Amino acid sequence: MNDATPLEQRAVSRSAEITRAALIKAATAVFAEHGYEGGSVRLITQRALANQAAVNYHFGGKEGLYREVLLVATKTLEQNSFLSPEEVDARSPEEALRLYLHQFLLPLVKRDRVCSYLRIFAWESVRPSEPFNAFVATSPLRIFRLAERVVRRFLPDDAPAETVTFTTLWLAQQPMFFVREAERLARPPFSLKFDDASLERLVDTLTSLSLRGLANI
Amino acid sequence: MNDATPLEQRAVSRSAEITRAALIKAATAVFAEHGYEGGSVRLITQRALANQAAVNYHFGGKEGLYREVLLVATKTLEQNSFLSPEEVDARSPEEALRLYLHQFLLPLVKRDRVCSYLRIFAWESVRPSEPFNAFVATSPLRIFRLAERVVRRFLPDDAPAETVTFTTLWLAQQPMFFVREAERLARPPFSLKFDDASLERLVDTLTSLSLRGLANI
DNA sequence: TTTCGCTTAAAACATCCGTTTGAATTTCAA
DNA sequence: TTGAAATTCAAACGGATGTTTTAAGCGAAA
Repeated sequence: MNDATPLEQRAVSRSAEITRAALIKAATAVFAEHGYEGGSVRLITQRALANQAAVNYHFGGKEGLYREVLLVATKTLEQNSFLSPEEVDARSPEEALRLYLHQFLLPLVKRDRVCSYLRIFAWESVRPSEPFNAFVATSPLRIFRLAERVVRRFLPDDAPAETVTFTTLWLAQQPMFFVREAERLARPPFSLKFDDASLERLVDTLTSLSLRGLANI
Repeated sequence: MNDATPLEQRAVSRSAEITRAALIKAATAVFAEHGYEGGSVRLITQRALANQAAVNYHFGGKEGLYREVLLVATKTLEQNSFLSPEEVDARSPEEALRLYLHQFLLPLVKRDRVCSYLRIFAWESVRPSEPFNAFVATSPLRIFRLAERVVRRFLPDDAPAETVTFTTLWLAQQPMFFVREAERLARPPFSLKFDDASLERLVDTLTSLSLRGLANI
């Protein structure tokens, strides 16, 4: 196994890298669709045009492959984010809030890998898998860190920690809901299809609601 | 099979009813814990102290049993609700909003069957199962109907349908998030344990946020 | 009491799962 | 070119799943 002997220099052939990459790509799609437990190695290797044993050979097993997917997912999400923690503090609270919502609602129209990554996290929010728990135990997810940063721009400095936590969670899950439920919302009775224009309207609505609430609509 | 011959009068012994009820009760717990696909017939029958074949005999299979659970769940949720659509219109918008949030955050402290039912719906919100889709295709879930009713108390009558939908979804999923994530939120780094007092504070916070938004905290 | 249909029971069925095996193949440095 | 390591492959393993089968147990009517 590759992972078991990282100390000595190993010759990694070109085709091996291709197989690894194909497995990760296929695993991302499969885990996004079926979750960790529901995503089978057979389906992954089938889509990657690879042998079943390749998962064990390259990643030490299904769990190792999933860890790799999570690693790529978080890294990509961090890089593709145009909203950094510093950016939050540099802008006005209103702008920061709007940018935050726009950032995490973007997958609604950009149906690419980023959407798959968020779908994996959506699965984990319902039934956290053991690999995922170990993964996020080290550092909290970016979306929560950013949400807390935005929230702190609004709350007074002496706000109770519990209030900060409630409010952060409240804000963090607002865009996650729409991304996770995108497929269901596209069907009746909601029938919400998102394009650039309707995304802007959704960002407007959520920004207004988060900012001034229902009473001031 | 019972379900296959509903027309003619059937003699149903006492133990048969007991087995049926035990299966539904056990299935509710198992499906709430593992979801539809992940909940196994063996585990259900084991907890119900019944034979595996009983599921096929009484319900025609796993899917039939799940349909029965969904039926009981929705009925119970309708009955145990102290907030009816008429109640929403009878109260002030602010009161209606607060009652709505309180209603659907109640499972945080009342860890009974109702909580299991909401957990099942939480599973379905990530990966809707075929039986569930067929089930809700007839009528939208109560929580959405109530949320829309509350939202309409705030929005002007000539508000665009899309805005109403956005706002309804925004409101509906706020309590669902906390109920679904209760177990995770109880662990670090959040460590939120809910009792009657903290539930009241959460209701207060969410009501305030939904009503007046972040800017007026 | 006998009989018949409803109900339960244990076992086996076919299929899927993640993983392991051991040989065949490919790769690359010597 | 050679040989050892890296990689792939088909097959099988042990276990879990939903379902079916076959037989036995049971209650009430004849």
